[in-house]
Amino acid sequence: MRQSKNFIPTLKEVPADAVIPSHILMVRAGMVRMLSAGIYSFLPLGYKVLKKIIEIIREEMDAIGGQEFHLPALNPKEIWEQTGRVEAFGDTMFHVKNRDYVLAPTHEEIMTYHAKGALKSYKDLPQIWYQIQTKFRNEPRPRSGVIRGRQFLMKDAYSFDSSWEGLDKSYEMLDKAYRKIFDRVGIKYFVVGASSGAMGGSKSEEFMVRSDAGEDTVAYCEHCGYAANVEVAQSVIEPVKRHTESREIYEISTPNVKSIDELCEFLKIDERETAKSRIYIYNDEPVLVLMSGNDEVNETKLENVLGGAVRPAHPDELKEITGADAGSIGPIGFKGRIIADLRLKDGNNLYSGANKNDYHIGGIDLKRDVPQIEYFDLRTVQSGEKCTRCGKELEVFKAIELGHIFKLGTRYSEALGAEFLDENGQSQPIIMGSYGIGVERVLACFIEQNHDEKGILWKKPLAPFDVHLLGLNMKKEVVSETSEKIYKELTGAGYDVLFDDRVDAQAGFKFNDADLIGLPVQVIVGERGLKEGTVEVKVRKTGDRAKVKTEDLLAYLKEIFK
RNA sequence: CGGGGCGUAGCGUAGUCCGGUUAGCGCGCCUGCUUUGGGAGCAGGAGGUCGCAGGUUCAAAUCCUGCCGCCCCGACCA
Repeated sequence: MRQSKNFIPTLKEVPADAVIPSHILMVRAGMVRMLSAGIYSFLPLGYKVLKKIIEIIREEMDAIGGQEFHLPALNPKEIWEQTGRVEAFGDTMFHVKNRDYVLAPTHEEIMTYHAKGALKSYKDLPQIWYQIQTKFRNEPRPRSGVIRGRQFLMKDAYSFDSSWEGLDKSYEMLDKAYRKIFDRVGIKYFVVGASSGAMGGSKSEEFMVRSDAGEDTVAYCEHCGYAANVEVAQSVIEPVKRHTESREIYEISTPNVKSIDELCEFLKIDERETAKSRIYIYNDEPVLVLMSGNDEVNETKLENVLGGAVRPAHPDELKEITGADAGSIGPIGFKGRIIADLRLKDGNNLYSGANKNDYHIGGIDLKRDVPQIEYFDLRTVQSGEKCTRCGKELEVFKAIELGHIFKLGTRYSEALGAEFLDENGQSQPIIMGSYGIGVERVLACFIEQNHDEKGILWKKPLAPFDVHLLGLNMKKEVVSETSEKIYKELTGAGYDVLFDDRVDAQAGFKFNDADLIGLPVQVIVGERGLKEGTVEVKVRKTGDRAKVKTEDLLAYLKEIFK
């Protein structure tokens, strides 16, 4: 493809509203342009890459017997009401104003609608149906370019089985297909077991990519592959010591001491000798949550323990409930439920707030002084703690969710009446699974992982072209003739070539554009080299350059692409 | 939805606090000449409802009010 005749509007300057590398580079390389917050237009270069991702996904889905559909994005609201998801999605769902339609944020309902009455017998099952199509979600805050948009491409797949064992098989097939897809694309990913969340169902796993732009925080063990969202992650952690002798309780005046750090400093004690109290409100009742030292309460874990939503108590509530402000609250004398992190189990000789401003209490023996206390895992895992599986160090970092697979069960088939007749002539709800990949996220994540200060570093599978052919000074006949010849030669040999044949662009301009666009290999044709019958071949990623005789070029490239 | 920032030509911006000629600069664009191995030089040129609406004033990019849009942090999130 000739660059002189094609629309690849590269930018020298960083667009003001882009922050993360993938977003900046996608805009600068002329791949996308923003139309509105969270809504992006794909330009030819960007769309070319997107199509490559789609093709890889399609091949792997087809390889496991998936059948490609194309469902409408415009859906009758009625179907969504039958599963209760108009309410569940709430403001996240786009509603059409002048007719009772919604814009589909996902397609469980519509796929199930089509399965109903069509998959009538156990003999019709299993099936894997999928599509690659636009989803609409009214995200309150789109961000990070294409990573969180209000309109985005999703590969969504649905499995239909007649038994739970069948679902297990389908799920496993999809799991394998996903691994193949991400491997082929060339992304470094890891898999996290996740709670199924609002979609309903049992088992689910997320395919994640490490990135500072991520919206999930995960704990990951490089050594054994343990990975979990911090909301549920666990680690091996030393419990507080139980001293052989319990001291008596005593009150200490601690003027202006609020934080655990200040308390430790004031009393010259270790953080592990303290118990931090936080008050949460659950069902309008206060619950005192006791943590060791500066350990952080994990609100998701707390909610799982209590069985519903919690919120931290407001400052004025604290005073009313405990008689003290934050920083002076403790379990002694607290009337109400007290739960503590497992790390504190049966701890003694502990220091905590006195429920009286500027006072703390020492010598607390939780076993003796707080007999009604309950223990649960409530901590948030921190980097450097030990993996529960292999004992090596865990790392906590941000990650982007690329794909999610889960076992749905019968939630949608029951709600929509999608049933089949089993071997005994009994009507049963179809057992379903649901599997998604964010297509643009694959693109953005790839760039997040593969770029340098000059631009993108494509690998062959996603590269919009294989080779960037640069004719440096196209006004010189030797250069234009040779590069034209090479262009034909490479194209004839099956390479997809982007040919920078622009006549008026300076050499430096072309080099920088080529580095920005980042095709794997650059073939540089200049007067200088041609004098000795060579062109230069530069590998973008390593920066390695080699002078190659024009007649050896094809053989040389073959070697590089091997 | 809460907090913060921003909105001036296709892009990046100065000017706004403290109102006052024709709104300035760089990139890009057009014409001509020169130049061509790391974002060229000279000369000439085009391009602006200063986000929108209202108000204050002799006078508004600048001050006031409302709205809209965009970015960041948080809340939320299949």
